[in-house]
Amino acid sequence: MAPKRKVKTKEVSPKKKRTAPAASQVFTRWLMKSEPESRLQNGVEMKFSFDDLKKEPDQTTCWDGVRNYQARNFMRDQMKVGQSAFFYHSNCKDPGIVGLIEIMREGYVDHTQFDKKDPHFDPSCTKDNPKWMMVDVKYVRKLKRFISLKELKTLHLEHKESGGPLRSLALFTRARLSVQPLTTEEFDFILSLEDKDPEEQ
DNA sequence: GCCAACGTTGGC
DNA sequence: GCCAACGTTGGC
Repeated sequence: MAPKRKVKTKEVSPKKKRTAPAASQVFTRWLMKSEPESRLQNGVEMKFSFDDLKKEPDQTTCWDGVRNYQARNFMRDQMKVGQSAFFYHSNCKDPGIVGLIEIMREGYVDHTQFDKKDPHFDPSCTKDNPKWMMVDVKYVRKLKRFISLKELKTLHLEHKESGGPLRSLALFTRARLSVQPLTTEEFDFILSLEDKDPEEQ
């Protein structure tokens, strides 16, 4: 008698719950990049400066167009209403931190993924199976002075030697992330720079 | 699951 | 406008 072939009863494991991976560290402060200078993308003009945010109704906007999983996960899993973020100008003549914003609404579906005319249209997404999320943010205030990427870079390099607060700032360790997490130590230190003369550093 | 090819980001 | 760094894709 032929040995009974053991029918592989594939363990019908309950569908893996799509839970957020246990975050190794919980962040409550953020840096969000936006391009303040005009640029064409798929024939659509892209530009959103800190002043543009100030001009929005209620000085609030949805942060659409993020198409990076890490950044999406931060918005989906960790950003909470009331948290603070820096508004950073990227891909421009003068990159750096210009102001403060506040999270006004937690992660929800980014509608631009379904919009064929949007430069961030993603044909792999359906309404039943959206991929991308966004949050709402509100203008809080300009910093007392502009804190340039250059200044932050200098401090980062110093702090790598000394073990200072900006030793592992995401702006340099994960440079391409458009939504970056900051520790409160990093956030508070950067914020304290606005009261200092940049020449004295 | 590796990794080459490719695309994008963003400083310079 | 260049290009290094790095994230994504897809063949194998």
